[in-house]
Amino acid sequence: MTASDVTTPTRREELLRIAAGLFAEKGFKNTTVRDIADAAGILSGSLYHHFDSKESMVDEILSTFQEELFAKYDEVLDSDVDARAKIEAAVRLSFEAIDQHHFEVAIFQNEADYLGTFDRFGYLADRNAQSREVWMRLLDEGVSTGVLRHDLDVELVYRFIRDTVWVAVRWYRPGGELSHETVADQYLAILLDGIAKEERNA
Amino acid sequence: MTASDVTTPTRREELLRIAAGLFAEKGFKNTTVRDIADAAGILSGSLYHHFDSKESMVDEILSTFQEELFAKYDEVLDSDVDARAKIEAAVRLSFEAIDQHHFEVAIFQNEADYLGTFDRFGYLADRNAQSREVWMRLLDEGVSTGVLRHDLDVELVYRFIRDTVWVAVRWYRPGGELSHETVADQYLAILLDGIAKEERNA
DNA sequence: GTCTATATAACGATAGAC
DNA sequence: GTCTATCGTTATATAGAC
Repeated sequence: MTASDVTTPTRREELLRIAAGLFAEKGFKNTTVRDIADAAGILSGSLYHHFDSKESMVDEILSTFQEELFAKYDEVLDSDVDARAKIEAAVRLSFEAIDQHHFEVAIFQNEADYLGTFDRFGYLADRNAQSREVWMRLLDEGVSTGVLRHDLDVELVYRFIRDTVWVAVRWYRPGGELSHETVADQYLAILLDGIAKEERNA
Repeated sequence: MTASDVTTPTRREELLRIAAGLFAEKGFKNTTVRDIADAAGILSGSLYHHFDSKESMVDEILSTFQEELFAKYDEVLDSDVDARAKIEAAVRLSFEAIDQHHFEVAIFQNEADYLGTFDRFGYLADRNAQSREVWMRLLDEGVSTGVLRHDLDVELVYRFIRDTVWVAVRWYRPGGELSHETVADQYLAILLDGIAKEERNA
């Protein structure tokens, strides 16, 4: 990797970025190779000089992103802080990803179920299982060390966290009024302490 | 409406149900009229005796469902209980809809953005605005009557509630181990009181 | 790296017989 | 209410020239 890899994207990377934007906005099935070519200012046939197929494009977009994301989760897991701090870090990390890899998160959220039915996208299910492992470990550690309530179904808590964090990609807009840090702060306030005013009667 | 309307669905209703299941499972764009016809045991051309187009099918599925759903929200709004009880009722109502109108909720969740770009589906955006009105009124009432915290961004609280409730359609399975009441209980426990053990330092 | 031109398949939808 | 037959369009993808 040279300096130009960071500053000047290759034509391949440019095209992938254009495709990612369209996949995120209109959906994979709903985006034609002609749409991508039009947006890139070339003809549809020319795309096949760079990629095998439309599937190859979304494959490269998603696999690259997931590799990067899970490396960061592993850092959180290995960090030397208590369970609550790790949970906060994992949540903040996710909202940061929604900000900085908006297209990729949107595509994953909207298309993972459909794409997962094909063999070549089997890694999506693997990554899903891996993500569940990360969160369940964090939550179990939180309950056993006494920083989290013990009267909740941990599996359901995991699903609620996962869903609420990632589905924010539907309305969060990078560069908009709300920063991803603000959203993470508010979400953690709700998740950890609730919205009710009364002290809980546990 | 006669008794047979309840016990024996018309052929039209049968076909709509089959289409709804496919739209929910594979997506609207990804479901072909041939898929629907195959599942119904007829040929694709025969479908056009019952419906104008594929769009008409999903239109009828969604508009019928939304009409029913919003009538129930209005009942909650008009009920004579405090804000917290109304919020709980609205949440329970939503999980009940995920249980009893699973296909319709799934289609709405997955396809509303795309379908909303067409004129004939303009009512989807209207219903979305209407839903926001319902929730914002409930949350504002909760804050002003002192049953909810006042240090949170109400708009964000609304988004988190909306997202987390409806996105559960992705994993909730009617007739499975978890009842929709159980899911609602757990979700309300998290939403209202949080998952942390410590008393909040507000 | 892009263009011209086109193969090939799948799609939504229609017309008229039964 | 369904079938037979098919139209017109759009989609992904390919081959070879430039």
